[in-house]
Amino acid sequence: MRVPLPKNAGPEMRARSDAQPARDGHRDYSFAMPTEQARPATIIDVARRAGVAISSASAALNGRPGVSETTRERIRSAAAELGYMPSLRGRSMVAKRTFSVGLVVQRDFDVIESDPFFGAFIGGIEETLSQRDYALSLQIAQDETAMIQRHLDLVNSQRVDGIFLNEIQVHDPRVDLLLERRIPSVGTNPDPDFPFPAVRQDATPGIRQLVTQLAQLGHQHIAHISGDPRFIHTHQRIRAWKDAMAQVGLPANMIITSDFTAHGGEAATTQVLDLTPRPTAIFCANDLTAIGLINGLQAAGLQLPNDMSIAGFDGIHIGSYIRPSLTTIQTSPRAIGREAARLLLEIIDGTTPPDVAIQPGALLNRASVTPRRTTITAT
Amino acid sequence: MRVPLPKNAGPEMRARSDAQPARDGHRDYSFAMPTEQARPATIIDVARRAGVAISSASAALNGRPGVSETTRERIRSAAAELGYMPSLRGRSMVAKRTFSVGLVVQRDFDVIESDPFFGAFIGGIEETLSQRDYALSLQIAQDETAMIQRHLDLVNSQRVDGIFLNEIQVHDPRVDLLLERRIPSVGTNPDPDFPFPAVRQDATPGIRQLVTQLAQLGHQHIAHISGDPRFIHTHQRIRAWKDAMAQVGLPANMIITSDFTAHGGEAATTQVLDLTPRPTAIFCANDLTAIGLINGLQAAGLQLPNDMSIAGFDGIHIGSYIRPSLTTIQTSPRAIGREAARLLLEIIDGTTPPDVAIQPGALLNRASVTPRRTTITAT
DNA sequence: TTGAAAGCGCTACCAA
DNA sequence: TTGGTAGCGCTTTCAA
Repeated sequence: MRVPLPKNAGPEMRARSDAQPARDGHRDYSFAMPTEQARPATIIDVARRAGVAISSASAALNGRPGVSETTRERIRSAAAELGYMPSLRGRSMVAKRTFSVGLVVQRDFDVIESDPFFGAFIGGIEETLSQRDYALSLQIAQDETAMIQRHLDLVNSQRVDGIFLNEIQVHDPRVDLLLERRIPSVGTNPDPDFPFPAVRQDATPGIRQLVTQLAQLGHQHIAHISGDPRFIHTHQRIRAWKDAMAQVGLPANMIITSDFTAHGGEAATTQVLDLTPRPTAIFCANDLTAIGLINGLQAAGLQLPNDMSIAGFDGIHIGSYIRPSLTTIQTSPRAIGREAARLLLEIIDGTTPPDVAIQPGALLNRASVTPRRTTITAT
Repeated sequence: MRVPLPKNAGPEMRARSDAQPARDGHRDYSFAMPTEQARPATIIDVARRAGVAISSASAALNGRPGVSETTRERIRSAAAELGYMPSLRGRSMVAKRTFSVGLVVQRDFDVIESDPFFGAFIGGIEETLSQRDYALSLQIAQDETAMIQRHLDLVNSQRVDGIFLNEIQVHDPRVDLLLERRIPSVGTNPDPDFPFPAVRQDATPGIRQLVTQLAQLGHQHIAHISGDPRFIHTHQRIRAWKDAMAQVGLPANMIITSDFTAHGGEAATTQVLDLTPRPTAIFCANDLTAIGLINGLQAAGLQLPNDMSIAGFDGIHIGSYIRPSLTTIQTSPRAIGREAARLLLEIIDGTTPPDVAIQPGALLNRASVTPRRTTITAT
């Protein structure tokens, strides 16, 4: 896989980096310091240059009272000349904060590419954090064991001041851990009894809108392809679908379990075609599932949307580029991320902010949903 | 947008967080400490509990010599009983490291969702970092100004030990900055004269493969829709395309500038249709562009792939779910991320590792490329 | 208004 | 083999 280029290959071909033993989380710093960096100016340098005490420099630069305006100005210019900026390490030490928050995404490295929620959610988080000089520490875990371990490490080593709980599971082991350690945390779309502040975007209205419309279009057999039952939001969407079906007087008895991936949606094709009576419309738990299913159905020879109406959930960009373009429910991952970060920072600041509800996602009509074909009706 | 839920809304409705003034990067810590957390055990607690000196505890836990096996064991169990784990803050202070590395992605918050490189690249980075107790500090900048600022902040506040330079620009202002400050950095697919160690995946072989095949299929008018000219990899792909065209004896004179987005690809439709002679095949700078173009062409009434062959670059997952499924060149963002992180950690450790070349991406044939239609030939 | 000094948690050095 | 201590960069407290 890797082919070292000749370029820098010199006699210093490093010995296999055995400078870092440690199996138990402890490290050895006996190795040489990192490549000679230009030593950044410290507050001591500033104080010396301005001819004042360190404490005065600190007070002056932080806008604290107790420094005359003239000395403050002298200190300021000394700092400017030295290009001084306080070291986060020093601040962290005394503030007992790291000024960063953590997000652990549990996803297979190979699947993460195609996950659109991810990017927008993080974008929203950053939107808030960047205004507060906080940084996001992002971790990716392959499986559940690794995910718990990453949270443990995050908490134990005090690497972050707070944690985002996304894609919450039915009995989420992270919650107890964070609760017990009293780690500031915020959840997205959790159950009602969630112990931390949370940001929610209700799936119910959008799904009701969709199901109502499908019923109005003449569909009577509407199936649901659900997501991984491990997650809370899987059940939230199932429930919303069932409620909506009941509301329009249709039986909600056709449900197929999948896993939120395009591959899973494609794999569900056979089960969909085996359903009796064959549904004329399918509500998929997310857009990727819908995209996979559309592919599978087309490969099986169905003409979409005429032979079957398909709807997704999420409103990812790519949905408008497939054929038929995907009818879906538009969610707001960016807004969720933005608000979640805002709440988390408030919790870190010691307050207990109220939950936030994001405007529910609305139905986004495109081409994959059409009236039920009357020809098929005559079964 | 946000509707506070009644749930926790109590009298403590926080005053608008004015505890954090600061315009100039300095902070005020006079506010109350974060919500009472269970104070984590420190090494002092461990030493006291084991009845030894702090230095002995440190030596014992870090596997340093100079501690008898019995006391080492006593210290170990004391640490275990207390659930002790060294604080990253303390370690950072003395090690002069933060044990995290930085990546700043410049992307509009709204566009980031659909960027597939992003996720896989980060997945690869994490793959390496997680083995070394390093964390990734991810930042997102909306525009170039913000991106430079984030790098400056990262460097000045010493928030990270090293930085990834991705999507390198033609005259990338970050390079000088990082070079001057001697910040450990690693680049992905930079120019040959790039001053830091780099990971490269050559685009040339895949593009040559594609162009050769197109020529063999009878295509004589092959256009290229390029990416944002600001980026190095845009020019790398243009050059590879030109070289490949020359090699098969075709003129490389039809090039349309776009921006790597699906929207941009769609917008390029008119220009493509206006080209004379009309090309029978298009090589797009990336898959998203190709997907957008395919949509635009279909909307304009073309039958794909018969009326025009389209190829992309990247090999994103979703390419197999559009119609016609996308012929592309499969790149390896995850491997690039993995190797880039490996290099970066080596640089941080003080070595100067040789560049790494990833196996070039190969042509991935799907349905969007077909032989030139002879009917169209007779123009 | 200014300055000296303690202390955050840890590692490293040196003396006992 | 042990323990005491300096010091990383910063904020904060207390005296001058």
